[in-house]
Amino acid sequence: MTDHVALLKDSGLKATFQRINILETIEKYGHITIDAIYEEVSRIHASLSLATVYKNILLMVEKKVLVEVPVAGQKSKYELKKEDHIHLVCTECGMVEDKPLINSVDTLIEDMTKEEKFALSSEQINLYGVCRACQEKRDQQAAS
Amino acid sequence: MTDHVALLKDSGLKATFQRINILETIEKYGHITIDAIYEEVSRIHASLSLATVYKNILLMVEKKVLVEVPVAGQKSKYELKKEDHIHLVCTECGMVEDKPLINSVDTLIEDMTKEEKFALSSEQINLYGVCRACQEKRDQQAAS
DNA sequence: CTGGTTGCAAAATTTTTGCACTGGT
DNA sequence: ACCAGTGCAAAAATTTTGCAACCAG
Repeated sequence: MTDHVALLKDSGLKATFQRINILETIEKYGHITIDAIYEEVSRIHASLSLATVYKNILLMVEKKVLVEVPVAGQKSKYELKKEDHIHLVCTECGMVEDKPLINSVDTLIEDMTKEEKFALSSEQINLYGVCRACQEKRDQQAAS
Repeated sequence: MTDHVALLKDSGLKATFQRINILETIEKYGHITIDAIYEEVSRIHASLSLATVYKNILLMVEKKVLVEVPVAGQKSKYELKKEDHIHLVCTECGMVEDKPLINSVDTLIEDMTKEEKFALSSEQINLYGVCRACQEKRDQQAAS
């Protein structure tokens, strides 16, 4: 049993041919849009429906198997869930590359500009969580 | 002449009633989606066209007056261009809040979890720039 | 004046939905 | 065999486009 099959089963999802191939394609490319997944998987499974890809991506994001990577000026891409890392986004070709978060965020950003492998122009940092107001709303509901 | 009029003119754009009101709405809300801008500005200018909002947002992003803030699980929001900062995104209500980048990124993330005002669940860091391959492509074209 | 901008309507694109059929477990 | 999952086609939602009328500079 492959990793992907196990991953799906652990998340309470059936290991269908479509899902396994969607996961393999995402792993192969690292970050990929929904329509690109459709094109790629269609090659080996011509009857695949785009609606199936949509439904599965949504579901797998919900189940935390996948993570949506929203990118300014591009359609969202999807990646397998993994440890925290940084995305380098090329504003010319659209490429997204992972950069492991070995040291601190700040160190990485500095390194980036020094090494000059990547001509940095801007950064976007999003922290996701539950805001104070929504936490209080939760507590009230729990108490009632 | 208001700030917004100056901002538009400096960017080579005509200061139309529509554009000024779009900018005012964005400033008022901080971060807002295109359809929400349309709703808001329509109140004082009923004949506004949604297409005009789309065209202007696109144009103003291109002219670097606005910045697109892509958010996982939501439609992109737009903000006025300003100094670097972090976005706190509430996964319950969708709210986006700015957090100034006074110290380091790492310090801020730590503070966030300690203060517990915001229940952090995940982070997304995108660095935008030009990748090595695209830089070389540029250099070649410059040389020829 | 006049070229950039708007509003409208239509087109294109993207995403969602309902439902009969299929396939994993 | 059961029910989650698929594929299809249609609907809904979102974004883009072309063009005549308009208005800021």
